[in-house]
Amino acid sequence: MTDKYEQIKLENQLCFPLYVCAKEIVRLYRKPLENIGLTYTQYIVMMVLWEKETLTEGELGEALYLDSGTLTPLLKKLENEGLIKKERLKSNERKVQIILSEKGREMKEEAVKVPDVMDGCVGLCPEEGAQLKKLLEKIIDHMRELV
Amino acid sequence: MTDKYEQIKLENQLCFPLYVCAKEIVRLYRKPLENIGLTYTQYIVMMVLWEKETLTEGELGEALYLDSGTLTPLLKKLENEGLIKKERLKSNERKVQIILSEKGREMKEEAVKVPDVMDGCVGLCPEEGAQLKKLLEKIIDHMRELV
DNA sequence: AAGTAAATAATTGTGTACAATAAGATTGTG
DNA sequence: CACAATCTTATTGTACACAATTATTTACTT
Repeated sequence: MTDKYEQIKLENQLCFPLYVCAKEIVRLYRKPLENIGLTYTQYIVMMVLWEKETLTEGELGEALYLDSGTLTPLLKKLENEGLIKKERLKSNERKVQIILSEKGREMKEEAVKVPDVMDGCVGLCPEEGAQLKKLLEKIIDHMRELV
Repeated sequence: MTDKYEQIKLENQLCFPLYVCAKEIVRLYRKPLENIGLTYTQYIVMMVLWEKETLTEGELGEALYLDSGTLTPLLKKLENEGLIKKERLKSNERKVQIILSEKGREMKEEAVKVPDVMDGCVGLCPEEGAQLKKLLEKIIDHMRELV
């Protein structure tokens, strides 16, 4: 029979490879993103803005699973860089509108090259990639229910 | 035809769900681990020690994909807690031997309960879990080649 | 044996992450 | 209207995570 310590062995954990994998991929993003002047977290913020142009800090946090403790200082940096603007919403002064600036929009042209550089570093075929993505999204959906 | 911005949309990224999934699962570990007095990173360090009893800081870093900048202060904390001991290796004074203490060994009895608490929060069936684990390990192996 | 290179851990600096709390605006209720 | 509850962002404190650098020890080379 299996001993009771079997499940706290590192090799039997699901979370550990998940943790390592995410960490190492984000680390590989570092160089190509450095070339355009972003960190990974800043990159995903910009990705949302390149698509939506504008949204509130709260909506951004919901989309990226980040709270104000992370977003507020990060958005301050992006604002200092001139990539975004922040404005209190006239209709509701509690909310802060995040707006893509012209400079931020221009950065999109540089950013389109990043996925090309990153392609291939994962080493999965498209089917495996799709499969992985589906499994991850299933976990995320399930965890969202737990709240 | 697909426009050139298609691949920098958040929803088409593989890294993003990976990043969110790892982050959120580690966050869910917080409470159960807090009960035994560990953070997630400290937990995986202890997991290695519960299995090996002793190894060098370098070997630990290799096993966990962590560098000295992360490990050195973390190990200092675990030492202050009395969970481990640190000793310069006699045969090679550059290396530091990390040794599980009696108190650290006792913690293992509490820790065996953690995976039970975490089970079910992922929401995948065993087959899907195994499949996911395999895909993640394939990526990790592939990235290791890149160095 | 001397001097250089390599290995190993520690330190420094920057940037997340998040829980807990605070501050300010808005909404709801008596 | 008063005022409590709620919403939203900002702040504080703790803990990673890693690149770059430093300090110390060991190995190598001549």
